[in-house]
Amino acid sequence: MIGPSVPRPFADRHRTRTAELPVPASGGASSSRALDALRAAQMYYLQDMTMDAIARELRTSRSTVSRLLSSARETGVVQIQITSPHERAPQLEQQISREFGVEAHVVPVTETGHEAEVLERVAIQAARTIGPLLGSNAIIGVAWGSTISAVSRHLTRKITHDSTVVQLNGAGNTQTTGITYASEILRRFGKAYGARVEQFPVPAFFDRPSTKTAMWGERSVQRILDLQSRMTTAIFGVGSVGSEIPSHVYSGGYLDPDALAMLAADEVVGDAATVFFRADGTDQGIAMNDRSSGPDFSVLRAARRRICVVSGESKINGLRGALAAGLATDLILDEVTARRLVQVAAENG
Amino acid sequence: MIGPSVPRPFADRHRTRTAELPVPASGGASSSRALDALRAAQMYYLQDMTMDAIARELRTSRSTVSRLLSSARETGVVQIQITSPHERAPQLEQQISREFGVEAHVVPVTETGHEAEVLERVAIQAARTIGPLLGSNAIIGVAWGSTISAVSRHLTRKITHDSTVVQLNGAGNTQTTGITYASEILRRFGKAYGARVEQFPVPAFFDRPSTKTAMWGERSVQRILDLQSRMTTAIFGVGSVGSEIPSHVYSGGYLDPDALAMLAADEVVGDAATVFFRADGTDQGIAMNDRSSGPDFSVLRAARRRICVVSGESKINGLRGALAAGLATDLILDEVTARRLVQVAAENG
DNA sequence: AACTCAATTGCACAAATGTGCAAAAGGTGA
DNA sequence: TCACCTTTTGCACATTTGTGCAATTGAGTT
Repeated sequence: MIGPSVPRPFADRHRTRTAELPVPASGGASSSRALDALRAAQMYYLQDMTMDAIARELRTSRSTVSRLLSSARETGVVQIQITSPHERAPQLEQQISREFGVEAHVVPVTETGHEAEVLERVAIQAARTIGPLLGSNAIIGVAWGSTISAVSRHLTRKITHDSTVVQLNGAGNTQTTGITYASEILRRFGKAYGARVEQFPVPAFFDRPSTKTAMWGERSVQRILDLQSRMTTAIFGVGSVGSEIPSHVYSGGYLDPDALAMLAADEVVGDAATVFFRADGTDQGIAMNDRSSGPDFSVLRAARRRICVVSGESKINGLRGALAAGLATDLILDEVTARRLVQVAAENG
Repeated sequence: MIGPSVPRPFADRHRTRTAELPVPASGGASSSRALDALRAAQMYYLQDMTMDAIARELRTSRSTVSRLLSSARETGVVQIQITSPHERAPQLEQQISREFGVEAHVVPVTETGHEAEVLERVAIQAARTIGPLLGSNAIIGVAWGSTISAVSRHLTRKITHDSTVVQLNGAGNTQTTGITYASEILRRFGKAYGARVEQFPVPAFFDRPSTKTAMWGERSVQRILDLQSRMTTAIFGVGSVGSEIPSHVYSGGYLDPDALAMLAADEVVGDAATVFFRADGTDQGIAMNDRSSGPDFSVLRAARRRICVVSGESKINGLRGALAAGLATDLILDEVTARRLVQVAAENG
């Protein structure tokens, strides 16, 4: 066939997973395989060469080149972004950006997909969208939750330097320390971005505000709170009262009936990073927040980049509350929820 | 087959070319096809879906999806970068960066390739490497030449806003105005980056310095000189006396034998943007420079990002002179020339 | 409404890529 | 040096993608 090149892949058929990069033994010299992967990626993606041609030049087989390229994709050597200028973005994205003051990324999904499938598609696209938004020397606050857990399973590597991933909200509850679940999420983020991980091993909620106050006075906790206050990027989902796939906050041993009753009394519609808010975005006077391990919204808003990931129409009330609270700078959501958001805003405007 | 995805392409087998983006008719609403291309790109590159699955969801055929993705690649919707952290870069890149104080990008080539083939590979990889280095609101100075001409033929789109491409050096000579050749190069850069183009329709060299001084006093020329002085990025090749593929400067009606004799007398080894320098990088007292239309090196050095593209060992003397003159911040060169550069430096150091 | 021309689309085949599996190679310990 | 285990590699087949060409569709003109 006449012509210079063939389709270039980003992901192989198996899930892209964060791979362990071979660390150079000394002085920055990379391993032979990592160099081959870099070289193959340059020839394939930048020079439009076929794998056959690359194989001949590297004196190996075509399938080895295919594996080198897979490795290059998994280890972050290949970075792919899908961009379009704002004025050519879908109307939906422009409208959400304009009306809510966020950078909207609308994820294509099927109209008829059920929520688990929608979550998977949002998670994988969000994982790929977040990477390019990060830089080096970043302090990345991550709020564990079901959406962010799904995202963490799809992260591809983005090589950063001197970055820190810090846990925003405690995970302990009356049945488990929660450390395994949350720390796995944090570990994946740390690994993907080559960042140091700072966990926050406290309960999601304290039984008494005075216990929280006492813990917050402990120097070990103050160290984490200090990091949180200096974070440059926050990554979080939204919990929503009434959601079909309940966030961990409303299920699984976190809140007893009394606590749920208090939330209802305070007209809570959702939470971000374990901190509750009302439909109008206010959080003052919500008693449960005095017991919550999550950051004050003022701390969250201090982060320059605040990435909110939302999947499923059932999160609409929580999402609207989070937007009203001004918690996000970037919003990644499925298009059915995006349409619903715009529609509900039109009805209420 | 069980598994989520297949290889995702960057370039189809035909050369990637800068396509005419359909301009929205009014108010930012994009065309249906452009939206489909964006959607297909998100599903393919970010969600690991196959073209078959995308075709079913978009209710079209697989080959249409293939073409939508080709279009997305050509129009800059898909941006691919090959990165590696400095400490994992090839030794050669690290060494050049360290010894010459530039960000080196070494292009893999075959040892035995002849210069035309090497140029093609350098050009296509350079074209793909330059795009991500540019931002919006940029003033991009471009010096026409054979290397930059080759690069311009491979540029992929990078959508920027309010950018300007300005021509750095005149192209007229005693046989032709040179406008067609240089303007085609500038046009391609302008089109690729969505930038306004400012041409510089003056001769490459004036017969007398006084003519240059007179022209430089003209307001129409001052407008271009002002742009050049404010450029944020410069893109240029290097001419080298003795090169096997001569730059246009040394051939084709630009310099008569007297001029060439003057260059030899001044121990000139090469030029950048039509301005000559010696082996040690100095350019003072080179008489031909008084007649040259190219910018003072102080103007060039004022640009924050200065991208130098070099292909072929025969350019080594010009390259060394340009490095000694501190003209580049980023250097893109083939690996045979890179090895030679390091070797010659070791011999002389 | 009809005609013409250009653009788009889908089919069928060619080309390119992914991967299971067995063989080969490399590393480690005795 | 040998044995064993792990990792890497290449073959063969499966899967996915690219594209020439003819058909279809859309736009513009008469």
